[in-house]
Amino acid sequence: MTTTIDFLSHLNPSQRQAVEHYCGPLLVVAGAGSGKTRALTYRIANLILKHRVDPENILAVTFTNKAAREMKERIQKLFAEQLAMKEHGQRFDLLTEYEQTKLRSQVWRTYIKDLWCGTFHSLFSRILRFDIEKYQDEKGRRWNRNFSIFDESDAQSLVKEIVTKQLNLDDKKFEPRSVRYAISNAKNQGFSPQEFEREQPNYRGRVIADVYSRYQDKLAENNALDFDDLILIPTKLFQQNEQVLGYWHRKFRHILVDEYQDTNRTQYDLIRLLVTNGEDRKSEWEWQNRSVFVVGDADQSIYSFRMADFTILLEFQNDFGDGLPDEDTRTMVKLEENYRSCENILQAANELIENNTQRIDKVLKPTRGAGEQIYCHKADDELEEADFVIRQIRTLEHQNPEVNWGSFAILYRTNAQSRPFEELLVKNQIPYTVVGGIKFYDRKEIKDVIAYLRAIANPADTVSLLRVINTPRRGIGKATIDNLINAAQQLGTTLWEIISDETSVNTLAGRSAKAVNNFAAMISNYQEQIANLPVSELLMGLLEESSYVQDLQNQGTDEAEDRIQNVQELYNATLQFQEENEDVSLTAFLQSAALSSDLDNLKEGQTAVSLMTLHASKGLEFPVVFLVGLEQGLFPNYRSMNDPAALEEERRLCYVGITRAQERLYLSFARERRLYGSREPALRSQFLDELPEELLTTKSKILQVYTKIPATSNGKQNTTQNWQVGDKVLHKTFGIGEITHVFGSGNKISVAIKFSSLGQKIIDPRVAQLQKIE
DNA sequence: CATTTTTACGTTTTT
DNA sequence: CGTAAAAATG
Repeated sequence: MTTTIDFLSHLNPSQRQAVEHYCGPLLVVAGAGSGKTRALTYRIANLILKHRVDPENILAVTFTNKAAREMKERIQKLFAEQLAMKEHGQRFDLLTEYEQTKLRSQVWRTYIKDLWCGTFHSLFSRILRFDIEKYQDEKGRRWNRNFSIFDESDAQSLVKEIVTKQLNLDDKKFEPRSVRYAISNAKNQGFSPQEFEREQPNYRGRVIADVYSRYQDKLAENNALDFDDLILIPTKLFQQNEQVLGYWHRKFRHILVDEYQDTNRTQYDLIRLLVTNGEDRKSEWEWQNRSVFVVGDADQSIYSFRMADFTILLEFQNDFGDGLPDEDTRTMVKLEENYRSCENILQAANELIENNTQRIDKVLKPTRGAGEQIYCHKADDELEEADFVIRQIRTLEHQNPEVNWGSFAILYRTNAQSRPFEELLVKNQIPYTVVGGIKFYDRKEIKDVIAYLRAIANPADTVSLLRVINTPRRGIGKATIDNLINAAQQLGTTLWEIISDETSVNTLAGRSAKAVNNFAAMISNYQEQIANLPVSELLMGLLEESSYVQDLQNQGTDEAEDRIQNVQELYNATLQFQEENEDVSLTAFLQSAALSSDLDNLKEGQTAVSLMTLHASKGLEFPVVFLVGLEQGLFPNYRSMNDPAALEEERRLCYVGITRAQERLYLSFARERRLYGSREPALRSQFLDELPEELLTTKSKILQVYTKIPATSNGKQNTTQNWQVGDKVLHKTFGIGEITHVFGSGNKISVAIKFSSLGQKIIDPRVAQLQKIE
């Protein structure tokens, strides 16, 4: 294949530097809309094409499964285009459909299939399928490769059981939710129960450490892991077993991490171990044919509640890089040109985020026209707010042929805010999708069916077994189940060992013995067939034999009808899974089910209005964005208002929301909002007051013709002007100030200006109306 | 034992 | 207000 790769010509100099990076560490500071996904995909393609890196030696970590899938698709497309030119001398889209399909599958086999691309959770649970049997924790707990992945509600039930049943503690004082949260945080920082106790040497700390330890016992008994273990256990395994670490270290010569600002301590440890092979001395690190390439933006760090720590990103230069100042470093690139949003939107975002103290100075530089003003709406209450938004949507859609329902997004702080919008959208017959909220795999019927599959794949999974042993009703009551559990405990075996033994059941289960034996026979029958039956057929047989669907049909309610539909969809999901994946084993399916999120199902090019939380909107973009519920206490959330660091995170969240918008941005707040039934007065969010006033409009002259704004030609009048340290300048909003620093030059210039009233600000002189004064 | 009625309790954000 | 767990009833 040729080494001249024409796709490099589509990049700006910084992007190009990132894409062409080969060995060693590189931090890419990528502002919103600066083309970081492009940089990532092109770099992977470049590694393979130009540097002849074998795809199986590349590890690419993304934040969601959807991002992983998209990345693979984009790389596949790049290769397909290259190959089309080379083998057919023609552009890919001019080939016949047959040739396209053939080429696509060829590309998939040679380049994409062996690439390790996914979330931390999916990648490392895959690694655990290989190596978990070599692991033993500090208390000697062990797991095998068929481990179940417990979701948040499974985890919380375990904690609740320990707190109330085992330790007889007051679950008001030790709320399962907050205890579980503390345990999760401990795991995300790499603490074992003992280490946690050392960190918090008080009564509460001791109790939680005890619960944590018992919780691990329970997980091990069930041969199960929670989300956090999927990261923590590989880390501990790598630390205790250098052969295992060595193997993966040699395999993953090129590591890429997207959204690096949202990694936590354990994830960082994992990356560091893989890169350095556990060698602490920097001088010993071997960078030949090896790289670590991370992309992130501290201003978009919004997951600290999940123990994400953006100082990890800020520290990259010292950890892996050359640690040199920005001007001299060879291990950092900043992508600041924004290709997404109009200038007004960017300026608002820039000014908002400058209220934060903890950040890398970085300004989003516009490449597009000024665009419309930002419209701020003051609503009477949440119903009127929704009414305003839907009216705008209808009008804009009506007036502009190039706009479809998919051009709009409604973003809010909490999931609960979606309701009034949904109701009005339904009333207006506007198609919409709510991203997040109740996840598909969280529905009762889906959890039931998945529990059947988990019990089959992992007989030790007592939690799943108990969930389905009497679902649908088989006349196996609480008393018999307690009997069986007791026996298992006495003998120190799993519940399954008892249930699957006919003689034991006959003595223990009394009248229900027959039902239990039938149930056990069904499960063990499928266990034997795991290897022969595809997941879809196994599921089909199971649904039939357990009469799960039959039972729903007998209920005859609308709700039951819905559930049957969902079960049908799960069956479709197994079919799709089998088509798309190499490994189609039951455990692989269960893994993907456990780790899939609702976000992953958001389809591109969908012609429906999108509703989602600000968190869910990260990485997406829309021509028109409505950012709603901008009220003190809601956004910023009241829990964050007394904590400066938390408040800064809320501000970053707002920044993320603003930077989703391409052409138009609407902000709104309500004077009064329903909270738990009662009406509460509300105040406008402080974030609104942090935005530049001249960019906002509150008049309703907004319903003008909506047109795409063309990109500006390179540079504006101010570009050529020479700015020097010491210059006195007049800024349209900030008043008189003095230039203290000049960064970059030409069309990458930005200046720091000290204003007497407002302190120091970094400004792009091409964006701001800046005048030199004598 | 299973269904219905009552009560309490809650909202950040999610892999 | 709406949901989910707890309690009460047939």
